[in-house]
Amino acid sequence: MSSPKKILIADDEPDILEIIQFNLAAEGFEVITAKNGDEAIELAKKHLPDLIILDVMMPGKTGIETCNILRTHPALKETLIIFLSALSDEGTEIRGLESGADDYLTKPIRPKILISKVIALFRRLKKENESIVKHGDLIINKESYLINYKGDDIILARKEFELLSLLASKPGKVFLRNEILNQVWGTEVIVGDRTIDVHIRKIRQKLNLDCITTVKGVGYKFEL
Amino acid sequence: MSSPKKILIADDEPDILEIIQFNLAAEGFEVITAKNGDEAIELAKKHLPDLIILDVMMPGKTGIETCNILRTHPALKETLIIFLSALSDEGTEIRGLESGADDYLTKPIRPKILISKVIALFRRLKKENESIVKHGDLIINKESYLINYKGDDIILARKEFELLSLLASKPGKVFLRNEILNQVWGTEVIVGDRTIDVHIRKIRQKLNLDCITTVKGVGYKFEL
DNA sequence: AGAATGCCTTAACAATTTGATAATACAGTA
DNA sequence: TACTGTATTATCAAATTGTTAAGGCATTCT
Repeated sequence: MSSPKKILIADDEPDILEIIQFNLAAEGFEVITAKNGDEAIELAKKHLPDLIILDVMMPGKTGIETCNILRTHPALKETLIIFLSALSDEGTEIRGLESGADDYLTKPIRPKILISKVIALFRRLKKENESIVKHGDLIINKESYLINYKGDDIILARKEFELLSLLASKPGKVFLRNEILNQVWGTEVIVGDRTIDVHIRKIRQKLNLDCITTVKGVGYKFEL
Repeated sequence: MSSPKKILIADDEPDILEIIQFNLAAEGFEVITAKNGDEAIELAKKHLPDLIILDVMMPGKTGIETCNILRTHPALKETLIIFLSALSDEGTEIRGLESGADDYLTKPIRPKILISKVIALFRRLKKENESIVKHGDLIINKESYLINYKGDDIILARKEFELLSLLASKPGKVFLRNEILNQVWGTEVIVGDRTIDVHIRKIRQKLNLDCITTVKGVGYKFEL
């Protein structure tokens, strides 16, 4: 489906760690585990996970302290964080959320609920690194350089494919011509004015589908 | 976003409705209430809230059914949704999250937890959608170069869009003609006196909405 | 190697949209 | 009324994009 999302879990109880790891891995996530806050911080810096699940009660640093430290790192400022806690203590839960977490779950862990919540959180995030993008009947596979529309494979040339991939990576967003040139052609290469148009035309022709909209004087955008 | 966040609550129990309304209003949110799913759908289309809180168990449409209908409306596709339920039924909770909700809370409602979660959701959303400006029923999306009024997309030409964006960036502020020229046309270009008027007229015509006020001898301002 | 194929770019021209202006009508005010 | 500033409309020039064809280049095939 997509390049697997990385999830870091920190909990001092090996059992819980294993249960969560097993369930998330079964859903296709890439899971990294840490036994305490310090290890979590170290691993987070190293792997830059998409989501961090922190137990609140851990020896050494608590989950909330760990969270605060993680948030000081530029690359981890936006990372999703979920707290786990045995306590159903309202004050702790509120402090957890206030410290910049995105959710708070109380033990006992119900794996299916956890997974649903994880998926709900990811749904809100950008899908930039996805190697397969689907929009309605259109499937773009960046790994095999294939487009499939309603079951039929469509072959695009490299530049055409890269151009479509770029536009489809953020449906609705208008890409300026400069933006497109930098992303697809690079900053070094200089090509003529009509080059983009011609490629756009070929894509529209091959797909035979009205999914690229011209915004005159601005650029192009992808939308179904 | 500038204006206070709008939250729509749907629950058939007046007590719960009142408790939630009171607590959210105390935090500065603008709260709208509905007694059932149908009313929620109607009010949602009318007010385009930023967050919708749905009770799962309601007479008539359930919260999940309501959610699914809401999601079919273009302007409500991305709206945050939280479910409330007395049931601590795992299956229902999972189905709720799968139907596109962002969180699921079980009753009894703990107001402070609810508020924390609401704030956490808005905090996460803000990082993504900074290019979208809302004023009442009017949504200006700088990323897709689209104006949306009461669910309908309106296409403005570049200059028209930039002009409206500028005025709407500070509702109530009167922009002098010079100010507008510098911001939209730049200091290099020199255009005639009537140019701004003509563009203003086109915007008014396309939006068919009285949101730009002429301040004679001074300039223009945006207000609903 | 030589031929064939397909990709990328460019040039030239057509089609379209946008932006600016001028001319005129209108509104408010002293 | 005369004056000042804005609204409206039509028109034309300019800017932008669409389309097509052709040539260079690289890759693949025989």
